[in-house]
Amino acid sequence: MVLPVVEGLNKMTLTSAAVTDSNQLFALVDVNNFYVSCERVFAPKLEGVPMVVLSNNDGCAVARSAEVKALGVKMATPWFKMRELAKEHGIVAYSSNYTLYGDMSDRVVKVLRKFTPQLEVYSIDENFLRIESILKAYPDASTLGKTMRQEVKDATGLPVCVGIGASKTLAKLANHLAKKYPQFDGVCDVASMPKEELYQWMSETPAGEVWGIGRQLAKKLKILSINTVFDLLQVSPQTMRQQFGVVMERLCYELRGVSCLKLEEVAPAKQQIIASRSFGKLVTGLEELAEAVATHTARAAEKLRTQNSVTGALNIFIETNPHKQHEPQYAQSITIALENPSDNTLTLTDAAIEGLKQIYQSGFRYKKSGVILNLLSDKPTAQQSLFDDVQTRGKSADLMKALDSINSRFGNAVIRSGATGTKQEWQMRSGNRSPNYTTRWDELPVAR
DNA sequence: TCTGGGGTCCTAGGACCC
DNA sequence: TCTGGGGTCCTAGGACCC
Repeated sequence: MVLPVVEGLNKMTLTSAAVTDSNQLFALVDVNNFYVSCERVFAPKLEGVPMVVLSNNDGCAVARSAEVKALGVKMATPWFKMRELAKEHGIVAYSSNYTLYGDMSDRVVKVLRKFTPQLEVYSIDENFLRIESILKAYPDASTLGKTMRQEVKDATGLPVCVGIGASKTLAKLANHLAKKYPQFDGVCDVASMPKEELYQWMSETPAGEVWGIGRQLAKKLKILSINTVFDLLQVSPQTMRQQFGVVMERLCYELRGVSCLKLEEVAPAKQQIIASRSFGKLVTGLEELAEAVATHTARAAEKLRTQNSVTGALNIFIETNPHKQHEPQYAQSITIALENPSDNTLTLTDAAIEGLKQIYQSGFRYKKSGVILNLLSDKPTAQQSLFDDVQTRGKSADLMKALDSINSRFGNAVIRSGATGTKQEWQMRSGNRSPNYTTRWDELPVAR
């Protein structure tokens, strides 16, 4: 099967039409080997020493220094599997210290916010910035990038790379190039790079490196002979939508410099809180599981209260070790709805234990347990009053139009049946009968 | 009573990210 | 013997309702 290529869409037409037509400019600032770099700030003697930071229970490597990456150690490699290699090369292992990393992350954000308030904290070690409005103070975007790099280094001791592009996806790609190829010296701006050069880099970069293309999609793309980013750039987004859905279409537009993903300056309210852990050794008894579930619930409830929210339903899950396929496998979860939304540890724990009893089976050796809280998000008052109007006055065209516009502003809202609010809110109001939950992502910017 | 179409509800599961 | 812990979004398909 071969994908049809859009009529006349080749390197030449792309040059003239697609890649630049946007006045938006994104920078992605990403700390190199974040956890490792944090540890090194406080133990400079570790500089140049091959090292990893380990997950909970010291199970597997969640961060690797450049030296360890060079030895071919992959992300999430279990420590026991690299013992030999570690001995051979003197790899040092640290247990993770998330409090420290969170604090260092905040410091980086603080430095970057001085450049612009248009900043999105994307993850603990990555920040997106909109930079087109602050460019005029610098000779070019790369200089701005270098300045950011230097200031973060001076203020925190952490090394960062900066990727710049006309969309978030391009900024991500640029960041990847900045990290991988030393000649960029930590800053890569694909927006002002000559097209021919960009296409050259793209044709040397596997499609699987693109943000949003994971292992499965990369495999499927390969079947269609789409191997590199440049290959992906040449198929039409519409065709890709038919085959892979709206997410892939968006991604294709993003690669062409048509920005579909906005900067999220304020983090949207969380929809769920998860607290889970693997056991250090396998457990069999209900009492032991109950103890763990109670601990998870307490932790989750604590997180819940720090964000001033309540939960209407909680999900409890337990599972055996999927890595031991020769052992009997069991994985089960259950959702318990609360009569009243709550943030009370005792109430939640009672419900969680109740759920656990329902799913527990003796005779298995359990590896992991956890609790997921479904949250009720903040409700925009505009939505509420419109909802009330629809209830009393019916679904007039005007009201529905207003609802539509509100919904497009608040993203995850619901518009069917005159109901508004998030799925969870609706479930609370109406006892688990929810209207169809629609998002507004169908509306894509049209390529100009 | 029969037939039927469209919309809604709900869950599971897959895919991705760090 | 020893294999992380968070999150999000999207889709499909069947039950159900009018």
